[in-house]
Amino acid sequence: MANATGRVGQSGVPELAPPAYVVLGMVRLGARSGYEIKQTVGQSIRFFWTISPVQIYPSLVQLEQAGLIAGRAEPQGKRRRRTYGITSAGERALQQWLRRAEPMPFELRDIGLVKLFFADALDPTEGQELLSAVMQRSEDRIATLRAIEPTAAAAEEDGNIYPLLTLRMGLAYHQAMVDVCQDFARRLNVTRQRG
Amino acid sequence: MANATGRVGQSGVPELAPPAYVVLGMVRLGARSGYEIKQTVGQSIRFFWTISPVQIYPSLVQLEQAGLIAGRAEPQGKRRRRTYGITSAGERALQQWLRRAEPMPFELRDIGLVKLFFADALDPTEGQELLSAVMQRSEDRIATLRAIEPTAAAAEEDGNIYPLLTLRMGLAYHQAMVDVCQDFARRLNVTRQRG
DNA sequence: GGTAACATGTAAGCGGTTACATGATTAG
DNA sequence: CTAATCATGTAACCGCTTACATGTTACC
Repeated sequence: MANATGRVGQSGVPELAPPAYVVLGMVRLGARSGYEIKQTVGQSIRFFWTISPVQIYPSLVQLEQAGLIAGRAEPQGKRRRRTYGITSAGERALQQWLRRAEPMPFELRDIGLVKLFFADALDPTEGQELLSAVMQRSEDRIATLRAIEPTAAAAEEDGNIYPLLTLRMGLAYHQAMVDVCQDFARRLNVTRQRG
Repeated sequence: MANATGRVGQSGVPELAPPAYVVLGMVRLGARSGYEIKQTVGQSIRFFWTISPVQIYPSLVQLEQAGLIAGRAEPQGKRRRRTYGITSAGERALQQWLRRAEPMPFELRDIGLVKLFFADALDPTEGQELLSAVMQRSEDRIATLRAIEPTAAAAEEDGNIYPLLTLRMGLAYHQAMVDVCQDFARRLNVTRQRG
């Protein structure tokens, strides 16, 4: 609500919506154009935050107008292209946002878990198939995350240690899911043998 | 897209949107009125799926028209109230949905992880504060989940074993987050002492 | 010479949330 | 007698996604 409405906070820093801060943060990490931001997001935060080109380009305009990033036309041949760098005001604005004590809700929207929650409506065998599907899903995600691990490790070499942390969190999350699934499947089998 | 548009699938079962199936599943688990569904959701799947009264009541109407639930007026005094029970057609429709092999995307939207991802923009101390905040958040969530564990355990006694599974997944998820945070914090301290 | 990738947008629609509205009943 | 809970909705809004549009450059 108090977002990107042209309002200005008490410190003189314009209030921006999360997408704008994401773009700002990505520019700081070295993503130069809107396109590069899109690519970088796809290799990093897309597992806990999504943003599409439709949000990126207006955000870049807004951030430049606010003086938080500085852009210049840098066409490659006849292909238009605008590149950006963060300003010192932008650094400060990003830091302020990061420091801001505000609720940080994690909103999970997982139809797989919903189905699993209702799985007692199925035959035991079918329930276990659903369990396998959910487990497989996490295993796939782990593979995807492992594939981008080198990128995060490279960022760490450059002094950005937190991208690797959030990646590890993703891995831990899905590993935990797999573990719980396996444990549950094992117990199901034991029960079946006894009963 | 192929959702609640009045269209009918090849098996004669009307295609419903996820919210309707959630309502259907909750009725099956014994939530009788729209209000009870809301309560039950708040005690169970709300950690990976949300649904508001605004979605629940129209879904109930739709499900009853489709013959998947049967409702009857059951006012308490002068307070109007409509209660529902699942029909055999409803059972079949729910099972079909659960069996349906369709993509099950887990969409996570976590501004906390986004902030943590960008935390290299902060001083080391401030970064660690952010880390603490994210960790605290998961610890709080663990406490909340523990509080509803008895409910899920009771459901298990009644033959519904999957609610407890999804609850354990939530616990495992957040415990994994806490573990990764603690490990990272420990390593940060080691680095600081050395450097 | 065609396909994939680079690069930046517009327009429409949808699912979902927020705010609001209404009224009855129970507990303190 | 007041607040919380029970119970069911309507109306407006909004962030985001999807589909579409457009042109360039690199690669096979």
